[in-house]
Formats: sequence, C-alpha cells, structure tokens
Amino acid sequence: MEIPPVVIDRLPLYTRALSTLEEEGREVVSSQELGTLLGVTPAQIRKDLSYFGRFGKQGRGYNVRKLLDELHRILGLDRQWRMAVIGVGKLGLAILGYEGFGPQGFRIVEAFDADPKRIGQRIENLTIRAANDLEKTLLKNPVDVGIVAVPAAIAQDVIDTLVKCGVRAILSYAPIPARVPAGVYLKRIEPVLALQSMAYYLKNSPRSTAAAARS
Amino acid sequence: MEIPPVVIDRLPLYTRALSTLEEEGREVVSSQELGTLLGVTPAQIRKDLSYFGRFGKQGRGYNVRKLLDELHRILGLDRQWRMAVIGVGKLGLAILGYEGFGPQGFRIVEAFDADPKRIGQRIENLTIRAANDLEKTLLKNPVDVGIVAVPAAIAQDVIDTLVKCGVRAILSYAPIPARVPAGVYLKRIEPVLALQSMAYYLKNSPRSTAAAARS
DNA sequence: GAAGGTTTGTAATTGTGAGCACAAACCCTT
DNA sequence: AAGGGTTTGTGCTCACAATTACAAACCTTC
Repeated sequence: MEIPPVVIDRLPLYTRALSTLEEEGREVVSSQELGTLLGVTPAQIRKDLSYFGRFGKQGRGYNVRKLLDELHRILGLDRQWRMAVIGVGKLGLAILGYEGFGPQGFRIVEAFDADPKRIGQRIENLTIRAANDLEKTLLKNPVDVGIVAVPAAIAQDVIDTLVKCGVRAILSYAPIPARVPAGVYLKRIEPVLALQSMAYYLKNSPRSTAAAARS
Repeated sequence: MEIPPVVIDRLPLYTRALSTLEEEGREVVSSQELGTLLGVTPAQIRKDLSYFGRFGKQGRGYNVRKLLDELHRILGLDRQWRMAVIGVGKLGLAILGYEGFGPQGFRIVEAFDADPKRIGQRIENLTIRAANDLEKTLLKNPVDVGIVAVPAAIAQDVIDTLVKCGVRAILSYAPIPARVPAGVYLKRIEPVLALQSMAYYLKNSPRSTAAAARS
C-alpha cells in the first residue's frame, strides 16, 4: 500500500501538536480537538492515521503519549539523524545556531564553507571545514541530511556532490529549482516564492475578501 | 472564476525561470522547455497560464519578456511591497541581510526586537525599534507584509498584533500552527517539518527505491 | 447492566487538479 | 503560395484526495 505524500507531510504537524499537549500533561485527545488546534478537519486526521494502524479508542480518543510514540516510530524520529551544513554565511550561521533541530533528533555534525576566513573557525561546538574537503569528509563520515545554504550559482554543484556522497535527503535554502535523481529527497525553503504568491492575494482582495491562503 | 491556490503557487516558479532565460538573452521559450527546466509537465504550464489569458503563439512559444511582464502584473510584482521584520535574533539578522528580497520588490522598511541591547542598533541601513513600539509604528507607517522571526512562545501574540495593525500578509518562521482570520494570508517556513517528513522516506527506502519527494 | 452520549475507523461519495490528445494557429522553407 | 513541422489552448478523462456519514465500540452514570 502506497501512502500519499500529503499525508506524510501532515504527520509532523500532528507530532508537534501532540508534544505540546503532552507537556501540558494531557493524557487523551480527540481528533476533534486536535483538528481545531491545527486547522484540519477531524476526519482528515483519523483517515491519515488509519493508513498506519488503529491507535484510538471509540468514545474516548487517542492516548497522547502512545500516539506520539507511534508517530515517532512511523516517521523515523526515534533515532538521531546526522546533518551537514554547506555554506556558513549569514544564513548558515542562523541555521547552525538554531535550537529547534536538536530536540527533534536532527544533529548538525559538519559545517563547510569556501571562505578562507571562515575555515577553521569554531562555531557552536563545530569546526568549519573547507568546502574542498566536502567530498572527502562525507565519504569517511557519512551524513543522512545535507543542508544547502550557499549562493544560487553553486547550489546545483553542491547538491550534485552531496548526492555523489550518498546523501539521500537534502534541505535546500538556495533559490533554484534543483533537480535530484530518483531516490533522493529534496525539500526547498523558498521565502521569496512564498511572498510572491501572497502578493497575488494582496493585490486581488481590496480588504478581507477571500479566504486565507493555505500555508 | 476562482483560481486554484496551487496554480498561484506555481506562478512565481515560472517567473524565476523566465528571469533567468531573459538574462541569458532568450527571446522565446516553449512550454516544453520551461517544463524541463522546472520539472513540470508542459501541459501543466499551459493550463496554468490559460487561467489568465492567451500569452503564447502557436508553433512558436512564449515571448520571454512579454510573459514575464504579464506574470509580474498578475502577481503584483510590478510594485514595491513594504515589509517589517519582527525579531532580530540570529534568524532575523539573516533575514535582514538576505539580498534576495529587494530585487523582487520586497523591501524591509522596519525591524523590531525586545532585547534592550538590540534596540537602537543600526543594521543594513535600518534602526532596530523597540518591540513595544510595534503597534504604534505600524499604525503610523503601515507595511504590507510582516515577517515573524520571534520565539514560538510569543509568535501568536506578535501575529495578532500585526493583524490588528492591518497587516494582511505574514511570513512566519515560528514553529507553531498560527491561526489568522480570513482575509489575512499566512505562509510558514518550517524546516523542521520538512526534515521530519523526509525522515519517513529515508527510513522506508533501504536505498533508492521510491520516487523523489515533492519539494 | 442498561441507556445515553462520545468518538473512532472506514465505506461511499464528492470535488478537484493533473494529464492526454487534438484542432487551430503560426513559422519557415521551397 | 503551398506544405511540413511546431506549439499553443482547451475539452475530456482519469486519478486521487477530502469529506460525509454511519456502524461499531467505548465510557460513564444511574
């Protein structure tokens, strides 16, 4: 049975809401409540979860702790993922300093840059390596994920190198429609595209007309 | 006639590819070529464009310059959009320093932070204002877009304030499922969610099995 | 332990977007 | 000016995701 990618994209959302609920000490939650919290219909949530098993109890709802564990297992968040950041400019620095990756099991274990002034610097318990050593280093110490934070002009080259080193998941901040071979997973972070599509709605709704854009 | 949001989301992609082609001096491009460039089927592109008019010539293709102008007009990229950044931490700094917004007509005209050490600093030709002055400032000098780069805990408050000040488009980097009233457009940048969904594929494909994830 | 009130899981339906295929239109060459 | 080769715009079909709706299951209270 093949699971629709949109479903996979929603699971992390559920995970996050459940984490919050658990911190608040909640033991049980209904699809109704979870849906209100996330802006998703309850049926959507139930159907998504039903792809993977039966985790709820009729008349009661879902055990928060248990469902959270199941989702972690399903998504592969029950282990550590090793990541490398390529490009330590302003953006790369922000990424290295971001504290949201670690708690979710995503650990940055390597950082690379081409600027001689940057190479050798220690940032966030990490020594910046030379971009030239990218391939050599990754072949010796493989990572699961590559985070691309280099200028657009060289992004495709960097991505190709990562693929060659066996990296199968890439998070790209570069504003290019990068292509990767089948079997490699690429997600792009594109603030400019997001702004441009919102501009359309701003332009075409004089003041609070249409429904809000999907985020 | 109501245009599907997915179509609007693809238009900026076309715009970017066309810009590249124009810089290369290309005068004409076919949906076929554009599609190959972007990883989209030619029919998809033609259909998307047909929502807005007939911009091509049979047997020839699309005039790059003309189609680019049309898309700019359609998306509202033929004018300047004023933006405010809320939160000048590592991430906010990277956003302020990013040079990809300006050329597309998105100009950061205000920046706010709560940290007394930050307030008053000049960064990128901008003086950081106190978060307390957010409402007052925006009511006097309205902006079109708010960029939220504050910690999750206060993100919803900031967003509510922005909405109160009449901001109708928000780009949020905060990891929360923020809610906004109808008529306000919100896009979220969520690297962690992107990583988590990729983890699923990494875990469930021993080595180059399924097709690449949609980005 | 029966009844009333919830909530799940899923079969069936609806809605919508992507792809196909072709007529119409255009260019270029001879 | 005629013919061959392209490429657009779009009606139609198909696939798939979202929603609806309901039986089955569970809890609680009396």
